[in-house]
Amino acid sequence: DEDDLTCLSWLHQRNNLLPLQPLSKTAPLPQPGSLQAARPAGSCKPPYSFSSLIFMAIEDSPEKRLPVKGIYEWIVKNFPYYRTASGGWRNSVRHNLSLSKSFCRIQRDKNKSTGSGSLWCVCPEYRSTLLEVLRKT
DNA sequence: ACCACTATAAACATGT
DNA sequence: TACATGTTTATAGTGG
Repeated sequence: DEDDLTCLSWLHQRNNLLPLQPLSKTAPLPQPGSLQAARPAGSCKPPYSFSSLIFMAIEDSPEKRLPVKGIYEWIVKNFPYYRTASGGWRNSVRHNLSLSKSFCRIQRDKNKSTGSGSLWCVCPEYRSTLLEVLRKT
């Protein structure tokens, strides 16, 4: 569907822009003469919910499905904040996958035997909702 | 005040 | 056995 292509390219644009704009939440004022005016890119938590992060990860995958490990890797790669963040967020990702109606688990086929766990995908009936949430973020 | 959503932690089970 | 993956319950914050 061409709708898919539109959404994907749109996602990639966001991915390129957002890590550079942490969205001043606590608004740390750059003190004149302060040595800490500029913070590292990954020091601020991204404004996306775990649902959105998972959604983006899956949408960005070629086959629209990822194992848990793949979701971890996408998040770390696109949002360096999670590279150094303590591991609790992985728990939250799994928690969200299990609890959210937006995602569904599918058994891994006879593909590669190296498969660890299942693959996760976006339930089609919730895809538009997730897109809408993302658009407003 | 209530409710939906979110984040976080943790107990627990199951699989590799 | 250790670790990854899932499921579930509990608790707290936020915002409509």
